[in-house]
Amino acid sequence: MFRIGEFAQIAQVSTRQLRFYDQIGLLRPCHTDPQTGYRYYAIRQLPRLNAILALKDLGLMLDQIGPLLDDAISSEELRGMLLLKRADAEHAIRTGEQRLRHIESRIAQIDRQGAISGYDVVTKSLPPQPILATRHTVADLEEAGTLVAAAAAAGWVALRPAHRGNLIVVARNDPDSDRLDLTIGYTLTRSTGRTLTTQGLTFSPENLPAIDIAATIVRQGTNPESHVAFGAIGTWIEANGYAVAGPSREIFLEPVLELPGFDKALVEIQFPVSPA
Amino acid sequence: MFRIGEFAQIAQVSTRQLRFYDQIGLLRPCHTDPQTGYRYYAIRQLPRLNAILALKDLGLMLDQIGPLLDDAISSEELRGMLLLKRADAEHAIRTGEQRLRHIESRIAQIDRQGAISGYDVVTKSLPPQPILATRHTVADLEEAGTLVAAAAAAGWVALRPAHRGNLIVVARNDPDSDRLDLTIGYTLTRSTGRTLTTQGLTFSPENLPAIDIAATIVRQGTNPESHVAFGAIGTWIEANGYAVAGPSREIFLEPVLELPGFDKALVEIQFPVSPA
DNA sequence: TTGCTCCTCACGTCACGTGAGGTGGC
DNA sequence: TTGCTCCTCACGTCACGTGAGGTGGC
Repeated sequence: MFRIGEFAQIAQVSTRQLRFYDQIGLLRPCHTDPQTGYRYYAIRQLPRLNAILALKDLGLMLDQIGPLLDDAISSEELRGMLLLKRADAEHAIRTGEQRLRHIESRIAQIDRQGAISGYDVVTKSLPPQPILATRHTVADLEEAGTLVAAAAAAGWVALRPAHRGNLIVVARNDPDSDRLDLTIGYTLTRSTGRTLTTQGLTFSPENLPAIDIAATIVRQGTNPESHVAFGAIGTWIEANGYAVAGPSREIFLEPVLELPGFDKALVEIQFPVSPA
Repeated sequence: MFRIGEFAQIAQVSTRQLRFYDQIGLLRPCHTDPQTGYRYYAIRQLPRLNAILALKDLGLMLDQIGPLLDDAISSEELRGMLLLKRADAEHAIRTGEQRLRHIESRIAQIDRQGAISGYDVVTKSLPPQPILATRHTVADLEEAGTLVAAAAAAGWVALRPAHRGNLIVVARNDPDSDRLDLTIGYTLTRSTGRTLTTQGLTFSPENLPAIDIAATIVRQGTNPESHVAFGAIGTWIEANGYAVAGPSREIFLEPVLELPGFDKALVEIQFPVSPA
């Protein structure tokens, strides 16, 4: 018979741990002195403790281990539990690798810039989004700016405030030319099936698909600032082992009160991505 | 201005989380109605929330993130924190891979045997161990048994109980022959520098080195049982990506009262291992 | 008026670690 | 008698989740 300290030393666990296992009934000492409360363990209890430690190491929780050791669980059930645990473990590894890439890209960023970037990329999942929008191709960013301003203004007056959400711009690359393919419109708080023509622009309803993983960034301010933010998100996507998986979206979060003054607007850039 | 629910939806967090960040002062709502307690958030607070989420994702704790965002921390210090976090993340990945191998070897074991083995392998680290022992080579297991019984009995009577720990057998493979090289003796509770000869056997002091990682198993009972336990530990070592890194040890945990009746003894087998 | 949203407690999570304050055993 | 070990509370951990019980806003 060993006192708790000796037994703990043999098994390489803390005395607190043994007292805890006693308390929850997982490993009762062979004998407890009713006078002093001293716990006495037999060396024959070591296999049970080892079984507990081995199962704990597989990721099982203590309240699952008890029934398992007392044979209240078939090997078929144990197999099922282990398959779940395997999935958990695989997921944990993938999450850990992801986190490691995030950390390393941050370190590299500090080493490059000597400072902390003002931008923080966050991944989210996005639901399907109904919009009412007009689609055009433009030659360059200047033309794009003019078009966005015009479409934003036209939509702003033509759409009822109760239906109108945020200004949104979807940018597709046109593979056949070097022109930009832009879809400009407003998110809808209530779906509409109606096409609308105003100030020479035709707004059609469209349902943007859900995005499983979107890398997003919030930028604020002027257009020259914009491509810095795009650069930051692009670098992030590459450094973190993702690939772009669809057209990017820009959501103008703050209602733009003085059109076309986008200078103070807060814009969320969303890139659908998938693990490369 | 958004109420907490809307803001939570935009940022893909729970309202509880936003209330918690308010409570700990990490992200205070732009305005709180003193009458109702309603929290109102400005969309301009989204970048800060995103920064919080991004840093949390790197494994930083919330109380580290606050000072970081309020510029109370230099980029040099942040770099240091990230280097620590990188080490944590790498360690977590290795631990996770280790756990995955453990789980998979358990599943494979169930699939082979249809049941749960009575043996549980546990890894520990072992401190250096002073012993007093006699060393011989033997031809086969039968001769080994006879020698262990004789040496155990000789040591039992020759060593003072206050100094004598457990019976220990260290087995080395002799590469030049197929004979077994056995060191048989007792662990010492107090070091001794004395060599002792009794019943034709010479016991010399020796200090067994510490073992960083030992794969251990506790077996109970007869010698025929023994090689089942050896088989179990061998399979485990291979399945979990380890390699044997030294001679194995057997510690007879239960004082063997009736020599040479080892039948009821509890024995811990220890194999030093290293990641393969 | 009816839902819907918001509020503030306050307990629960998981497996112990870490004292505080006191006692048994050699 | 002096250390050493043991005992029982009881709080702390980390970032919220989950009700309970009650109220504001359209």
